[in-house]
Amino acid sequence: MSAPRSARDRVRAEVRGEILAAARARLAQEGAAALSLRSIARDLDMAPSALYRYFDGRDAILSALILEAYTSLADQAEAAAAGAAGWSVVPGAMRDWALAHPHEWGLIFGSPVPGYRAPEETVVPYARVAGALVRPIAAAHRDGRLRATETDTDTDAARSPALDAALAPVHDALLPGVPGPTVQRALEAWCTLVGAISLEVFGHWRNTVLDPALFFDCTVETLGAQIGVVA
Amino acid sequence: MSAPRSARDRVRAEVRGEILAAARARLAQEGAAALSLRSIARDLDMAPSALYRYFDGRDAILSALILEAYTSLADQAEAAAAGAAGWSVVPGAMRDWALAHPHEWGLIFGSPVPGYRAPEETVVPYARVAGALVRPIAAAHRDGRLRATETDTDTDAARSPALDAALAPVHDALLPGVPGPTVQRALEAWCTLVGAISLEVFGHWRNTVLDPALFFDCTVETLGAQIGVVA
DNA sequence: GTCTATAAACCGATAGAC
DNA sequence: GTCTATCGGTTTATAGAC
Repeated sequence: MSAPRSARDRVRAEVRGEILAAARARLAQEGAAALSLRSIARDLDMAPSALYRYFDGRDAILSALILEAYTSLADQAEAAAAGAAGWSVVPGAMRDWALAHPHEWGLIFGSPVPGYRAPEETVVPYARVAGALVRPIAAAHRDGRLRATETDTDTDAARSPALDAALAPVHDALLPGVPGPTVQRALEAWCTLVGAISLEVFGHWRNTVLDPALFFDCTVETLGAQIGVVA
Repeated sequence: MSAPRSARDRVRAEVRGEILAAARARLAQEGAAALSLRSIARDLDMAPSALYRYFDGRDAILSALILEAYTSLADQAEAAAAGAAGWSVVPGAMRDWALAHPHEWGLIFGSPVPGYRAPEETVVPYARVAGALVRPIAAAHRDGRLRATETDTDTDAARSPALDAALAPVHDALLPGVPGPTVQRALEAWCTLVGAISLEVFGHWRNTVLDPALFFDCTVETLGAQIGVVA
């Protein structure tokens, strides 16, 4: 956020970046659980105790890594949304990011590290990803291009006020003014995207889905049709 | 599978079971990464070295635990499918199992443990879960109750032979004779279910979906409508 | 089959010299 | 700010007595 003022601050930020880079490399090889302060220090040819000048300890490094992962994904999602229009842009960017950073994806959407609480600041970048994803939906609704789908009318009758209440936070924060069924479709799409990407990244498609990229693209297209946002 | 013959084999199997039970309890409290052979031995009031008579080492215990998790999920899914008809039965059983065994769910669908290969025998119980899930779809198709949906006809035109080829393993093994779009819908539903359950179990619904159970039920209902299998 | 004892690592965190 | 040295803890795995 704030630019480093003094030269000392600048070199300090640089060292911090190098520590995080080493930690990121370790993460890719050994996973989050095995990430140790000592191994990072070894990679940097530093004494383990020296790292304490830059981070409060091992957990602080992991927290920074997690926050960095969230921010990186959010950046990629927003850049994709800003660069091109269309419903499928952000899902594709999410998958690309996950395939390029599988361990970071695991940090966000995989099993939580036990006894460890994710930093609260992840809420903001998490919302940025969701915001970029639903932007085409909101735009379509604003332009009157949002099409009511068969599923919507099917489930409309059965819709309970309780469900509306349960999804109120998402409705208000992400898609204000948009019909309730559309919000539900969008949240279901979020589940589908996270599930599809996780299943692929975590290696569950072996001998099952022979062309994951094609399947993903078709799935995204299906989701768009079910939401009613035209391509 | 084969019943233990001698009394020695029987007590041996019993001790193995106790070791796995202790490991399961540890897993539930500390997660997979922190599961250590020594902690298991401590819980059983045994010397750590004694466990080597029953398992080759820590990784072997983890492997057994993973296989056990797959089998447990498959048992629950099949029991649910056998006990009641309807599309929503198996998804609900999967979610119930995941909420009751969050760490085991993470073992199956979470970030894979790096440097560790899941046992090959997990393929069978994994297929059992999928088989139980799609059973109502196959039954509906057999009885002519499978309804063509709007999404199917929408995407039918754009369907490529490449996609059919990519999904051929699933098509042949799980839903032979069923239309291609239905197979695609089923696989998309698998992604949605895994995604929805993972997001809930891994704690991503905080301040987002206020009633996860209700949202899940509605999502399952939506998926059934989109597949065209009547409730 | 179970134990004690031990080898050979690893870890986080801190104290204090420079 | 970086180092050495160290404390106190953890782990897997093995050797050998009983």
